[in-house]
Amino acid sequence: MDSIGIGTLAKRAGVSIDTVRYYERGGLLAPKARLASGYRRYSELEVARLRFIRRAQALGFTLKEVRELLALSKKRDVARVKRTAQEKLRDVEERIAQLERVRTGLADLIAACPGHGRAADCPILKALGDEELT
Amino acid sequence: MDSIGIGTLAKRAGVSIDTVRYYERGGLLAPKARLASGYRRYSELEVARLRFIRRAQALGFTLKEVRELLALSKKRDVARVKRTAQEKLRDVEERIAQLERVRTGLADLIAACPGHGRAADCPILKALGDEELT
DNA sequence: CTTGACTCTGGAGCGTGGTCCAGAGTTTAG
DNA sequence: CTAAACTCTGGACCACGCTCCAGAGTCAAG
Repeated sequence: MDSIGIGTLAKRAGVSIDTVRYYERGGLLAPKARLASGYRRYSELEVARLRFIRRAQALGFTLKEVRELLALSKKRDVARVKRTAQEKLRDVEERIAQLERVRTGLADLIAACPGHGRAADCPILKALGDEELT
Repeated sequence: MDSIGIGTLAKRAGVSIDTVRYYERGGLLAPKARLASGYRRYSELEVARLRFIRRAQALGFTLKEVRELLALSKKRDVARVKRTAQEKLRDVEERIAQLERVRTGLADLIAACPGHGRAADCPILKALGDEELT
């Protein structure tokens, strides 16, 4: 048989068995078949699918979005897959821009702080106590 | 009286009353005083503090991190404040770097996707399904 | 056949960041 | 004074993405 059990699947995709079952409950990944005993059996296809899920997650997609992505890929709707990826890219870019504003704010405060002396002279404390650490 | 109730505070900071109490449970924001009835009273200082919490959150800080930032301002230890701010800066820079890797991965995939045709031709699905690019 | 590894189900628990509710008491405007 | 609006506490509940557990059954090697 070219089918594998849940433990092997999990190991090959680098996730836990519990995670595989969790994904199944969420409609993300169904076993190819079940033995009479109820044991799940998977093929290479499911290994690839599970890795897909993990990679998509690493790119910032939520499981809900991954579910949508998988549905789209079943329909072979390439245009919508691309659009979804573009939306995700915009999300990521926005998060980067926000974080860069934080970085600038923090760096400015650090540069202006003597690191000693009275608290009143510390621009970091001033920014926290007053308003505008953005 | 120059003090305000929880409802006014919440409204002025754009959060719900429940959120204010939630922050209080988490040690982020205590009322200036309580009436004999137990009603919380706040001053302008708390309004500013609550707004600070929201801004920091909007910029990607968790409540735990916000709590640390606020604790810093109480300590009035300028050297320590500066050092912690520097650590925070490194955190932020690390997060930016991670997100930039995600952005590059997504952008490359989108650029390579024709946006039409068969699913087999879509590099987004292919790259996620196969291996590499994370 | 025995033993140890594996798998099953259902449900609880975790951390984050809240939201919502009941039932009671308080404050305030008319 | 009355009624509306406000606030109190404590605890339940939500979504997310897992993780862990018990207790029972199954599989594969020797």
